[in-house]
Amino acid sequence: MTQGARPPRRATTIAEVARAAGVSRQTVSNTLNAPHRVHPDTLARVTAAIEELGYRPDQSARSLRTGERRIIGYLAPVDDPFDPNPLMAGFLEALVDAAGTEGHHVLLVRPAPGAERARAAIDELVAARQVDGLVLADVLPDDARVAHAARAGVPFAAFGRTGAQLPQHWADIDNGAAMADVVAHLAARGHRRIGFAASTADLPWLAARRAGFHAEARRLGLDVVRARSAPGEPAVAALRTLLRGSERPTAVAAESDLRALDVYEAIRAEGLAVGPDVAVTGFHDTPLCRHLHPALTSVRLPLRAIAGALVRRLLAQVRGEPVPAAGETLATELVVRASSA
Amino acid sequence: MTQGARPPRRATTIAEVARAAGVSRQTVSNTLNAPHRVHPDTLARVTAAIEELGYRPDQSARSLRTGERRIIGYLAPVDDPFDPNPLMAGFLEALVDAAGTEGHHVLLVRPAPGAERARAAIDELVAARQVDGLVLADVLPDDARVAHAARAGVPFAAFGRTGAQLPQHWADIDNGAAMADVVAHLAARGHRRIGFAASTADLPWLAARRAGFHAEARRLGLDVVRARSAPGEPAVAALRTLLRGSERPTAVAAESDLRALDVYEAIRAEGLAVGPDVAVTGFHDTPLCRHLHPALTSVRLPLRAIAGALVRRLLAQVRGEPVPAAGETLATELVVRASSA
DNA sequence: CTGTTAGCGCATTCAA
DNA sequence: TTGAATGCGCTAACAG
Repeated sequence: MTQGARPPRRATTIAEVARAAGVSRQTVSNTLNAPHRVHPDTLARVTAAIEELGYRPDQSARSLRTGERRIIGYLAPVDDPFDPNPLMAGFLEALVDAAGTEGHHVLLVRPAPGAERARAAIDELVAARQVDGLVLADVLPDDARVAHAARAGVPFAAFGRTGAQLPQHWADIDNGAAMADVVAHLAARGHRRIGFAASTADLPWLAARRAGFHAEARRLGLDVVRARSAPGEPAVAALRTLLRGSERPTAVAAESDLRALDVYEAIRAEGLAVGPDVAVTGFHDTPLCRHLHPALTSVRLPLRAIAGALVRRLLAQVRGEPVPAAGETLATELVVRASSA
Repeated sequence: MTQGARPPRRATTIAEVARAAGVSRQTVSNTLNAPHRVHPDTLARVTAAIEELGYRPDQSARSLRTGERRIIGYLAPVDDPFDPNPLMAGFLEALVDAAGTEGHHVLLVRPAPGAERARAAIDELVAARQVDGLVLADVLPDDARVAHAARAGVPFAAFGRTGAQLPQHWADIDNGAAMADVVAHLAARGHRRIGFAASTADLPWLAARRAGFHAEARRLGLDVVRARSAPGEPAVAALRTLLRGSERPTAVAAESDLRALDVYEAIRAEGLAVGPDVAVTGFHDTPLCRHLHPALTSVRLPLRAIAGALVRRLLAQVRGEPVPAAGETLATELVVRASSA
């Protein structure tokens, strides 16, 4: 048993509305795009007809005429499925909402891996005029996507800092300051010897967190206990070594929530209690934090504010409005839970 | 210091390509849309010109002419940020890839909460002709979105089963069979007394998992240990009660990976070891599973296959091709890890 | 096999 | 304030 598609009900056009309201097509157009130029009575009549017929301008026709697509392209980073970017889901939601507020939709683009494919994807979008601009996430200082978007003349805004020589259409958090908040929080709780659970990944945001951690610890005169992990040693084993030393830290800050899982495990394996014996903090404030036992203190990212800033900057460019030449840094929030209370 | 938008480089049009190649616009169009109708020599010349000028058809113009938008709308479920749908991110990636294979992009739509708003969002998309069809996720048997999409005549495909009285354009996993796999796996490992960690949420997929669990346990003659949790009692407390009983289960299946975290905690709190003392399994195979200690056995969903099936069914409708009237059920895969090995 | 004509639905001229 | 004409870029029909 099969069934074909339903007959595509022809949608109402501006002409039908005009006829129904007894006006010209132009007046209908004005009713929608320049209501102040229409006589109140006419306006009411036309509005009623629009409502009645469920008329909405065909976005393709409108785009063809105006050049506005009312769509923002989101160039998604290609995630490692084993260590997904925890921002992806939450940031996307925030982005969709922020765009929606401005009457725009979000189009998802996921180029195949490689800078070349990313460039091709951008060229496709631009040449086919499918989007008004781009939002880029996980931007590196020397990002091929940013360079190419700038060269191609596509308006864009980036989550993450671009290099000094590139256009400064970005918004980001201050990773160093966020980590300093964590250290200050631990110091205020009386911790004097603290450790840091980091990966070896060479990413700018992780480097900034490490730097912020060490700078603030130094400023506050705290002892930083360093893990001496053998090359290739599993993360948990290295952390256990850290905890077994004669100068065991009373708190460990992790560079991410997922890494905090390793810290939890190491602490338990050493027969200690997370919280009372060793405080732990994470980064990202993923939903996981609330589900852990004890619940994990973490750094919450202002995803809605970031998305809002990016959309604002992007659309300002699209509309030819002046855009601040410098990037924008937004404040994080430390969410204290039982793991460090 | 401010800077305006870059001058929007006028994109190449079909006329420019035609002039460059010394042919008519129509021949350029044919080169792209019906190459077999063009003489090989001409084809080569036109293709070269297209390449040279970086020409891509303006999608708005093409859409206006053909009615094809080459965009699929994804009506995202509105997630509870505290308990996010773990499918969201992974499924979206799979959907974008599947759509891309068919030359389509994915447009994200996130209506405000409430059936009324979802209906309005669908009407907007349809009236503005922004998408060729819809993919709906987290579909309930009696889903307002499905009913409305069907009524509005928009082609759609749903991740999740629709009610029998609704059009059967869906793909889904067999939650009951997946859970039966889990039980069979535990039985094969020698477990004879098993428990189930469930929420009280009344969602069809969860109900199916519960039913599958009990049916298979009965079939294999296993003892099912039920938790007798007081109303309002925290999940972990209830699980500890379960583990403290005289007939302690040697394995506990959780309805989701996040819930397995509670099981882990309860087992540890009772001084037992996850794995050796009590085996644990999850559901969804989120990235979390690999990061837990011990790593969590879980049910992997065939997200790419589901996305592929949905896109195929959706585009078949769009193109007026026959579509199987029944839904499609895809097989899950049990990923065995240390928590139950 | 290739060129010409026409019109998709809209917003922006210009004219009344 | 309203109406009539024009063309955005493309492809489907038809003509050559």
